[in-house]
Amino acid sequence: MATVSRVLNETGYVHEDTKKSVTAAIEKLNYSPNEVARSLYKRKSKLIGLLLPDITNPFFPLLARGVEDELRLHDFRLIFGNTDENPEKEKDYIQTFQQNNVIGMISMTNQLSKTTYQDLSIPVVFLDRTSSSLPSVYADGKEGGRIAAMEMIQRGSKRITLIKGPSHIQTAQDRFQGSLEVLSASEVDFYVMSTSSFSFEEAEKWAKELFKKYGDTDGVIASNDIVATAVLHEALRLEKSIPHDLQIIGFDDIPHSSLLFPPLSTIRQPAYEMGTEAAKLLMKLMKNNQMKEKSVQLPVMFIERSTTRKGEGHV
Amino acid sequence: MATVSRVLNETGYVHEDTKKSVTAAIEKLNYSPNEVARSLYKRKSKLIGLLLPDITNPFFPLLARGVEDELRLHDFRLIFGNTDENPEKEKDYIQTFQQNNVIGMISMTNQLSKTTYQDLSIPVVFLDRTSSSLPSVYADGKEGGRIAAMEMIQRGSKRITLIKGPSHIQTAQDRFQGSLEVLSASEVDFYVMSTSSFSFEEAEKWAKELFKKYGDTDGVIASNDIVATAVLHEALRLEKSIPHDLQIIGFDDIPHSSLLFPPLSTIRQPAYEMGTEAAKLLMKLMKNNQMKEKSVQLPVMFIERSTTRKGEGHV
DNA sequence: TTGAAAGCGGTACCAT
DNA sequence: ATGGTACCGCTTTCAA
Repeated sequence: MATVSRVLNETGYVHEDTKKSVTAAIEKLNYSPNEVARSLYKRKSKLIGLLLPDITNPFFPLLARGVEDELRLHDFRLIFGNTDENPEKEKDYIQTFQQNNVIGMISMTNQLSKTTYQDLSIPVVFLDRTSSSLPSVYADGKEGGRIAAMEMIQRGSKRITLIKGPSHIQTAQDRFQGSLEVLSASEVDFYVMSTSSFSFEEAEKWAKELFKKYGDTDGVIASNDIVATAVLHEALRLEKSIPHDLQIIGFDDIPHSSLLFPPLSTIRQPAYEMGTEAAKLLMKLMKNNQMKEKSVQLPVMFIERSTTRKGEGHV
Repeated sequence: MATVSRVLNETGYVHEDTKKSVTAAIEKLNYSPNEVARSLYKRKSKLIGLLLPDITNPFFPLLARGVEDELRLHDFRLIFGNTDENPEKEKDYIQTFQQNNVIGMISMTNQLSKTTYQDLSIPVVFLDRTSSSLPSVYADGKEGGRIAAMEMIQRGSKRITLIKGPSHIQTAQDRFQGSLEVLSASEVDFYVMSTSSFSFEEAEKWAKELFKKYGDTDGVIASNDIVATAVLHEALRLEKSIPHDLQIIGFDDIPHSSLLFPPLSTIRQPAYEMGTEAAKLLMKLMKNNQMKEKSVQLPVMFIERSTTRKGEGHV
């Protein structure tokens, strides 16, 4: 038994012949080692916990896929849970993850008492969430906001509406700040509309309200692609010509956005890559827990599609 | 230790007083049992394997969510993997699932050698996949096909195009057969277009080809919502008036469909419910493996949105 | 009613 | 180079 273990793990001395016979036996019996027993003895498994708000929200599947693909390369497996931004669920999952000896976690939850994660003995990487003190992977939302505003201005909008996302979502605030910075320094008029969620239904109401209050706006910077979609809907319903009368820029570049008609111009977050980066960072942390806590920020980019006009000579 | 186990599992005799003190200690130490050790001893965990082709495909998240929510109620956790319809990945995942003592599996993979699942010692339920012999949960695709054709005819299309999905996807064939049945028995002209995948890019090509070959078609029954979206795009590009010149009906009712403009009429599969049903069926099988293998078929329904005309007096 | 002990399937140490 | 053995943390049986 000990010998089998040695050949399996390629550790210690094993005579070439016995090794062969063991390998043959393994083959014949179609044997594969019990990970649970391993995990029990070693006090760590090949399992990693993945927490996300809601897999049904189109922004998350790509992130999750990135995480999975990268971890799979190194034989890790994922246990996952939807938290619905509910701290109870979150704690609950974290607990069962630990009970199952996960050796690391990737969390995409937004608002959490640090305490929940503080006294964990395993490394955690936060995804799509800015944090100075904890390891995290996120896109440069502020720069994204700047780009959106610059593109909008450059492409000729003069009366811009800036939709400010939920205040408890840090990434939404970053985008907002970035856009605000550029808009403030520019010569255009602009109007800020505060919203409190990313849901499509809510967004539809705000969109109606927006055009009622500020009917001559000729450019909308939405807080994300779902909100942008709602704005686009309402604009189409009002028979505005897009992008002639009104330009719209979204945020995220969820798969849905390119399927709209007209296809949505947006600021892309490299979601898949964010997932793979989070996985890589986590694996580094697992190898070297002393590593000074490092975050990785990924660049965003403007995706020109059909809700913006052709630029008037790019910079 | 044995006593602790007894109070934890509420099994065997424990004096009321000791029980109290144990509970108190558990509370104080913030103790929670090691699931791995349990799993090793009992040879079964609280883990369930979930296999799906690609979480990035908008049809699957809702299914997965249904599965998770239902299983969570009974304290099961999910290990999941994307298979990309790749038999190697699939086998690989199944193996590691077993190594981790999962007590059941839910698989949404389409084409698989039964052999892969045949000699598994744990129950498996197939989701979104018709099977007479294995436990499975699926929507009534054939009826869906019939409904789509009936609605299309009833709402006045005379020259209908029926898009036939990939031949290796059973559910796609069911839909096709259903529509074909109704169309054949009707007085309308129709044209069948065979396609070999569900990808949007491919679908865009077919859509172009479709209108080139059969430009005066006034109704398209697409093989799913993604394909319908591509058709809609092309129609809009050709400046057809929807639904006046052309009606379109999709399949699935993925979240994206209601966000299109005009919103897509489609045949809804109750994805979330399919997920919960699969979970329920699996739990039944886990309790009673002798249960004669049972499948559950869920009804589909027509979702009237804006790519179909108002009915001319409903039946 | 409680605790001692064996065993789940591996790994790692130690003696041979 | 190999096998015996203790141990990982829990559950279950058995004896006290």
